Amino acid sequence: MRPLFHPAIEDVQPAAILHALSDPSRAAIFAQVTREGCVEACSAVAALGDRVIPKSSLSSHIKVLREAGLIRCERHGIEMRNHSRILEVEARFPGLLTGIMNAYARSHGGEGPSS
Amino acid sequence: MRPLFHPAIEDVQPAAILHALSDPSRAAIFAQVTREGCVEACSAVAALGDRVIPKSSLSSHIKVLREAGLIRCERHGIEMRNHSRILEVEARFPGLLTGIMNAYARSHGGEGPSS
DNA sequence: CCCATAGTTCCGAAATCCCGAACTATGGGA
DNA sequence: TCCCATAGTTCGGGATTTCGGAACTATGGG
Repeated sequence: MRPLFHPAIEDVQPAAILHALSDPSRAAIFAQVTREGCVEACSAVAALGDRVIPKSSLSSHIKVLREAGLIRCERHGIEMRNHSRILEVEARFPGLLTGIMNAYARSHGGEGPSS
Repeated sequence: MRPLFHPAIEDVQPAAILHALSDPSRAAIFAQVTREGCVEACSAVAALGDRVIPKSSLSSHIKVLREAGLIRCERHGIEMRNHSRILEVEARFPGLLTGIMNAYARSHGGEGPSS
């Protein structure tokens, strides 16, 4: 297993980031990796709770996030550790990720229909 | 032709916005509509210059932008006028669209390979 | 009434996405 | 060393989405 491909920060494309985060599951995975600093993939599934993501889908979601430049993945023994590249990406595209993650947070929390 | 559907601002979803703008052609159309305040669709094609977008594709791109809540479309006589909903969307999701449009601007301008 | 312009719809081909099943990689034990 | 369990990846093919040419509809002049 040669090390996984990760784009250099200057090769990261906004279109790829938007595509990656336009899927709510991927956005949730990225949010969790960013919050917790470093998670391995299977626990991410568990933590997403109600969403049940088959592991083959999870694997490809993580690949999309990695190839978009949003996370960095490395193997430690038997498990994969994923950590967020949010600082690098924010340095290159100021406000992009914070805007996106705030928008998702707002749409989850702040728009409950009456109740 | 009954008036076209436009989502209420509180129904606009971040995922739909990211999906809409993850396509560079659509992002370019939205940027132009936002810059110029109001453009009709065919001139948008012309202005995008090198990209040649067939008109059926253009029509569906505009539909995606409209249904995502990014533009408002109304018919004036024979032509369609599109205007940006950027102010509404920014009020609901602060920083989202500015972050995205800045990122695209930066990736177009600021990373020319040597030359 | 007919025509030209501006967009939309239709539909088949191409590209993507989704996910179960099979496979590979790694680290224990026994 | 061999075998097993765990963690992820790859494969395959059905479902969904996208693309774009051709035909169609809507509107406003002659």
